[in-house]
Amino acid sequence: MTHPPDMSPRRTPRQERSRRTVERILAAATRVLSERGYDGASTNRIAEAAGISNGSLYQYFPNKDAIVVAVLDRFADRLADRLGAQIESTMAEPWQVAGRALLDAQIRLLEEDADLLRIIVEQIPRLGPFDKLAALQRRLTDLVRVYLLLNRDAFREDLDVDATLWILTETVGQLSIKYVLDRPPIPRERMVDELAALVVRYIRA
Amino acid sequence: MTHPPDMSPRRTPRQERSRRTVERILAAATRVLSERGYDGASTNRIAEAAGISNGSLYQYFPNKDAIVVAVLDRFADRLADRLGAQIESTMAEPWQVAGRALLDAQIRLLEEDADLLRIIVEQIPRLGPFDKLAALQRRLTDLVRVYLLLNRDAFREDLDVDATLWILTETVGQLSIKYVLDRPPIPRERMVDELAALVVRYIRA
Amino acid sequence: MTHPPDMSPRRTPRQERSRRTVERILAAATRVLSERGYDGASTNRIAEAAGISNGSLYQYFPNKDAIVVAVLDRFADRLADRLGAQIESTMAEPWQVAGRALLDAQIRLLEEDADLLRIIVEQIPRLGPFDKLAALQRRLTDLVRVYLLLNRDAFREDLDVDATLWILTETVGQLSIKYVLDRPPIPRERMVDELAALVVRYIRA
Amino acid sequence: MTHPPDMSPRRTPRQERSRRTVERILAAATRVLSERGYDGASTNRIAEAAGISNGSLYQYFPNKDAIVVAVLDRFADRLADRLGAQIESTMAEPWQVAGRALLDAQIRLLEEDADLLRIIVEQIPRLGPFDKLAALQRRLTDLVRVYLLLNRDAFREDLDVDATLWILTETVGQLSIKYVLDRPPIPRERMVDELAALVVRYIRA
DNA sequence: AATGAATGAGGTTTCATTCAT
DNA sequence: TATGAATGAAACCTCATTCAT
Repeated sequence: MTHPPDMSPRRTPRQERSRRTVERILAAATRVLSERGYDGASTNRIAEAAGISNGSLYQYFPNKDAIVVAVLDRFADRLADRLGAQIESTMAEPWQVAGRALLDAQIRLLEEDADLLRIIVEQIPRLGPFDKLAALQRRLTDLVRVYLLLNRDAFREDLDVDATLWILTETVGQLSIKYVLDRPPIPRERMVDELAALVVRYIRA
Repeated sequence: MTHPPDMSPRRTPRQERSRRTVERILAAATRVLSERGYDGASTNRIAEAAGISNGSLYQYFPNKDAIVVAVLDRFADRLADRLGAQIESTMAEPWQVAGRALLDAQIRLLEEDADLLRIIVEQIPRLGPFDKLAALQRRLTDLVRVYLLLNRDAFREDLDVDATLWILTETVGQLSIKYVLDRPPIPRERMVDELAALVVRYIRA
Repeated sequence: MTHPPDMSPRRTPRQERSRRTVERILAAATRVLSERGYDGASTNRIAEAAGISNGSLYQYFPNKDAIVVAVLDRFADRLADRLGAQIESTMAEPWQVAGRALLDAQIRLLEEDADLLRIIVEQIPRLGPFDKLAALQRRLTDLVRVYLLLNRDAFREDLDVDATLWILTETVGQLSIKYVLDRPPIPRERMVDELAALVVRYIRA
Repeated sequence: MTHPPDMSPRRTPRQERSRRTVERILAAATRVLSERGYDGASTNRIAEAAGISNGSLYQYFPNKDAIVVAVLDRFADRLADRLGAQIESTMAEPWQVAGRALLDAQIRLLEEDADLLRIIVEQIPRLGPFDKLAALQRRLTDLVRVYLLLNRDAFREDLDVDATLWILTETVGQLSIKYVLDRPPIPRERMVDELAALVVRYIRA
């Protein structure tokens, strides 16, 4: 029975210099991961790409997977921030408009980091639950839940809310990712329309 | 430009003993893969699990990936065979019935090999395209295409057939897999109903 | 068409410690090669003989053959340096004297590294052409060529210069090596005399 | 302290069938050695080339090196037989003529098996003394010794017979081999002439 | 704090040889 | 006697991690 390996950064960077070094490590790790995949991202290569010695990595992270987890967290944070901004900026619109905008934004954002996304989806061995991304998913789910409840009478009355929520979020999430990674010959405009149709037709009365 | 490494079995077993050994290797590899993932499935561990010596693996497979590919092929073949049988047995029914039965069968089959499925989904893309599973996907897609074309007047007239097909097959495929792997608190009956609703409502007029 | 594997040292040692380690690796490799031959010189044995870990070898050399090549290069460099010094120091003498001194020096030098020489002669051609030694051979050939041309009238007039050069250098080279490796019951003084006689009588008018 | 490994054929082939099998093994081993080198000549490949199962090799030879030794012996025997025939057929001629013919024959014979010769010289780790070839060398040496003694007055009187013999045989042997393997741009006729000149000038008064 | 040398377990693969049939 | 399946030691090499400076 072994302890689960420590995945938290080893020291909280207080000083400015340290924080910059952590930043460089994460940026380098992101680059190396995107370009060479999980197996190709050796600690030595990450250190080299970050312009520091391999030994120094271990000043900031207890082991390799902690670095990867930090990269994933950064990715999730960025996504959450930007989707959050999007939500805020269209919250006032009618829900069809807001939803469509959100779909569009999500796909655009994923496209920006398609290389890293591919590695995350295809190569990263599951390193325990991917907390930050799960949190984002929950946040979006809650948002949809609110819409569902607020507009209850616009929808099928036999709706099992939890089942529907799971199906909706997974459908939208998985399809967005697949779309970005597989690049089927469907223009993004059309894709967003279809996704919206899929969702709306599924839940409306 | 180098030859891609040989992935085909090294020797077609003639003797009964050989056939049994190959069986044991594949069974052991399936077990080890399911339990420890791709990286944890070292040739040593597979040999040990199969109760044979390390060197014997290489009597039958040219390298580790060839073993993994054989395991996947077996999985895909099994799936294709049983889905094929399912299709045949309900082809005569109305398409709503046949479709629902197919969804139900697919989820049941995936559930049977959930552990291996998890590895396939989460770790195997590193091996490049997984031909047999892609072929199965194409086969199912073709089936749906025929239904769409035969029943054109029952559906929305603005349907972009190719886009719709891509979305439908990916939705059903990804959601079935996610359902089996994440085990959300939705009974299978309900899940099948919802999936059917999702699909039918998306395409009908 | 694949790249030839990299044979150059992996890291130019900066620190004193590194330099010492490389020295120890090369010394150990020389020893192991001399005693156990190419096939017997496993990387593990070399590392053990050097008193370092297996992995450390690969900090400095990309693969086993690079180590062997480095050993050979060192041998050839040493030989070239010392023969060069010999040449310089007797260049002023009449050519018979200088030639005899060169022969004598060459045999002495080979005798010093007889064990390694045996491995080079008997097992190393597998590594492909041994550049540094070939360069030394060319250098000596050029030297002889100059003597031949300068003293043309002292020699047979039907001399085919290129054929003669090939025969002379190979004769002297092969016989010196054979003498050192087989240790026939001929004193070195005598051997040098006979070699000189062989050469002189062959080319003189 | 281990016994030197057994190098003699395991059973003396009495029956015709066995003898034929041994022949096939040796022919196959010669071919594989010539084409793929010592390291590439695995027992499996030799067995396959001989059209028998790998296990059967060990009915006839105790280990791999015994096979290689047998190949070398066959090569030496063949060379001895044919040089012997050459000697017999020109024994009656004056020695200059006979000697030249012998040189010519030797180079021709080596050229016929140049591929195998290259492997022997460059790759075969020394498997104990190469008895048969040594015997051939001794035989030729004896021949030359007789000539030297019989024609004593035609030669330098300060001749150290043993030293001279060693030098002569090695010179001729090594140069012939080098000539065949390196293919310098010297026609064989010329080469034979030069070799003869080298020898004759060396020993004559 | 930083460096980079050193470690050593573990990975995949080969192949001479043995053994059950 | 012949087969070919099975063996297992040993080869080369990588890389996350530790340690001396």
